[in-house]
This record gives sequence, structure tokens and C-alpha cells, in this order.
Amino acid sequence: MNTAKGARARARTEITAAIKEAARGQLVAEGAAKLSLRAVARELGMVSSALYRYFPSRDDLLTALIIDAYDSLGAAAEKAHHAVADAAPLERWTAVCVAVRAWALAHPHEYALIYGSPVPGYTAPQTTVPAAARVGLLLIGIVRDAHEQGRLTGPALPAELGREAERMTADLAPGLPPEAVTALVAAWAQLYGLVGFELFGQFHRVVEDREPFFRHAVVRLARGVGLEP
Amino acid sequence: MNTAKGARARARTEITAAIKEAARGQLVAEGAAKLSLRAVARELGMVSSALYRYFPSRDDLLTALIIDAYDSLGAAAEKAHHAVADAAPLERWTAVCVAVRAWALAHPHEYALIYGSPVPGYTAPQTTVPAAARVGLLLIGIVRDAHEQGRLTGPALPAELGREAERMTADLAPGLPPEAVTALVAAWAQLYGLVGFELFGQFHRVVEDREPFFRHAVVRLARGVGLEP
DNA sequence: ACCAAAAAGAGAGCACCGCTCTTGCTTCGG
DNA sequence: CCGAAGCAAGAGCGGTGCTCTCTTTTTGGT
Repeated sequence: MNTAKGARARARTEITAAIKEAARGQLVAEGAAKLSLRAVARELGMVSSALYRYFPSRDDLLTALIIDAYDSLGAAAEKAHHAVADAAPLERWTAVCVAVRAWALAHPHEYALIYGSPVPGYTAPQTTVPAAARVGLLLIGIVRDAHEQGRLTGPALPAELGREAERMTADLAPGLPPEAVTALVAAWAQLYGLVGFELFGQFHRVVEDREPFFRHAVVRLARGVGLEP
Repeated sequence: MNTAKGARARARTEITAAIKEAARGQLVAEGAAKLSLRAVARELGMVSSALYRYFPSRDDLLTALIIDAYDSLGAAAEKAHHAVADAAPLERWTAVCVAVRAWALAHPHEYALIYGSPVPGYTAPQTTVPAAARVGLLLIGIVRDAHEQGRLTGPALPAELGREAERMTADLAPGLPPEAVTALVAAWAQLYGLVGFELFGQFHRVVEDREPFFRHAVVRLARGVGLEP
């Protein structure tokens, strides 16, 4: 499908990729706020206006980078999970969480792009949703397997959440106990709280030995969801 | 100390405050990335270069806003805590967490400023530390009271964390059980994961009935730390 | 095979930005 | 009362995102 498209189409995809790569380089060097279309164009030997043939605005370039980042994170998590796919649910859970943290530490600016503050008036387009969901789906799958293996213990849940818990269960993971789904969604958010605090410096002079701390916290998260040791 | 300082000093503090207020206005309207010194100056009827008498750079203005935001959040949390200071630890814990969430929802851009991605090359100056610590100290105090009342139950902790847990305990909350301190630090980070996900749209089409969900998650957090119901 | 249409690049230009420097005016303190 | 310090103003530098126009190149239908 590459060669059949003609020289022009091939050049387009190549240049689009080159732009994204150069932009990613700027991202790791300077951060999202300093990403400059003109600098990207300069690096590629183009004139700035030519860039607008490929991305209608700076924010669209950022959106493309966001989707790539979600996909990169999702792929890293999936790869780590695949390596322990036959292990116990708790191990799989830990592997995914550890992979998320490792990816974040390796790509801090891209992590900030997707889980930090959203840019100015910008709201993430629907396009990002599937890529963003990959880690969540992985965690749901682990809990589902545990449930089917009868290795999921259920905690108590206040009655007021009954309705919402059932709705979330129907939407996200039908068949699972609603209490587990509620705890899972919370654990999902809390995981990124841990990663974000480490990455953005909040743990400075608070947590020093971070990897074991993280592993421990993540196991506690899993226990909260009902994953047995 | 205001009137005794002479007209010039009084004017300086007033203008500094006016600049911060105008900047805060821009912040809620446009977000931190679009905060423009020139626009602030325009709004105040000054010329842009005059602003540099008060803040040596845009980042310094942002730093001032960051400190104010930490203080505003800390004050809101402390006020909410004071209202239930005589209640059971779990209630006090919940009150503080709910206040953090409420403040974040009411001041999303300021929340993004302090708990979102850090700006470009910028590292938070040491000045922000005391203001940033207020909520954490509140939570520590609640757990300490629970411990002194004998209402703190301790969970198991892997041996590998012994060293780090003891160090954190000595630094943050000497006298408390190290397992509780470890869980507390994790819960502290996880709290902001919950708030951030709601605020930055990650819960869109996932969690709908957010306040009860949050309260529930926060109670689970407290249980994890060892606070009895 | 040709030729109109579509796509792409180049350049000039607009309005804005952070920031610096110089020039006068006002207030302060000895 | 007067020199020094603080302050506002203006011009200007290099940078930004983005638009518009003009030219060249590639494409696809007749």
C-alpha cells in the first residue's frame, strides 16, 4: 500500500513522520510549551508555512503526538503484560503498573503531555480515546481473568454507589462484581497519581527509594481490587 | 506596617497584588500557557516593560501564582478540617479530601498549575515547599490523632520496605507505625490521581456520578492507611 | 498524450509574544 | 534641598502562530 500510492502520497507520509519525529525531539528537549512549528520547520529545512500542509495548526501537531504517546505507553504496557501472561493475576497487574511507571520515567515529557494538565482551551478529540484506553483494558482483562479463575475476593461497598457501580460495570466490564469494577476504576486513577507525583517532583525529599515503594503501593492497589496474593 | 511604609511601598504592594489578580483572571480564562505579560499590563493600563519592576520574568509571576494556589488550597483544606476537628478521624480525613476535590473543581487552572505538568525547564523553587505541604501535614495530623486514640489498625508490609519506611517515618511522622506512614504517603499521591483524572477529563464517559464515587474511593484510601470506620 | 485540477513549497506579512535598554519623571532619605 | 533610588514609558530585538499569494510539480480523466 506504500508503493502503490504514488510518489506524492509516499512523500507525504514520510514527511508527516519526519515532522512528528522532529517535534518529538523538541518535546523531550524543551517540553510541550516550547514546541515551535518554526523550529521544527527549520530543523527539516522547510519554511514554516509549508508545515501547514501537514498539520493545520500547532495544536493538531500536539494531538498527533498525544495519540502517539498513548499508543507508545499502551504498547509498552501490553508488551510487559504479554511477557507474564501466564502468571498469577497479581503478577500481571504488577507488571503492567511497573511498565507504566518505567515508560513514564523514560518519556517524561510525553507522559506530561497525556496525563499532565491539558493545554490551553484544548479538549482531547475523540480520536485519542482508543489509544488512551489500552492500559485500562489491560487491567480490566487481568481482573476478569482473576474473576473467572475464582481468585477475586470482593470487599464491601456502600449502598449509595449501587446504581453507578452497576452502570460502570455494564459499560466497562459486564460480568464482573460491581464492587471490583468500582475499586478498579479508582485504582486506575490512583496508579497515575503515584506515577505523576514521582515524575513531577512531589516525592522529592519524601520518597527516596521509589521503585520498591511503587511496587508496594501497586500491590496494595491490587489487593483493594480483590486480587489475591 | 502598611501605612508606615510610605506611599511608594504601599503602592508597590498594591500594584503587585493587582498584577497577580489580573494574571489570575487570565489564568482562569486562558490557562497558564497563554498567560501573557503584555495582556496583563494592558488590562492594568500599564506598559509591558513596567511589569518587570514587579516580576523579573513571566516565570516568576507564575511562581507567585503557584505559591498562592498552594496556599489557597491549603487554606480551604484546613478550613474544612477545622469544621469537623472533633469528629472521628475517618470523618476528618474525608472532609479534607472532599475539600481538596472541591477546591480543584472550583479552580481547575490553578490546580493544573500546581499538580499538572510542570512548565518548560522550570523547577519549583524551595519557596513553594511550605505552602505545598499543608494538605499533607493535615493528613498526617489526622492519622497521628487516630494512632494516639488507639484507633489505627496496621496492615502487613513487605520486609524490603522496612528501611525506607523507617526513614519516611522519621522524616514525616515520627512515632507512627511505619506501615501506616507508607500507606499514607501512597494515599496522598493517589488522592491527587483521583482528583486529576476527574479534572482533566479522564473520567469522561467512565465515571458519571463523581462525588459519591470520590467519597467512596477516599474512604477506601483511609481504610488502607488504617483508619477505622 | 495532453491539460486542467489538485497538491506542495516559498516568501512576505500580520499581530502578537518575552524581554532589554534608554530616557525622563517622581519620590525618598540624609 | 538635593542626590539617589524607584518607576513608567517607549522603542526595539528576535521570536512565535498563522494567513495569503504566487509559483512549481504531480496527478488523473479524457
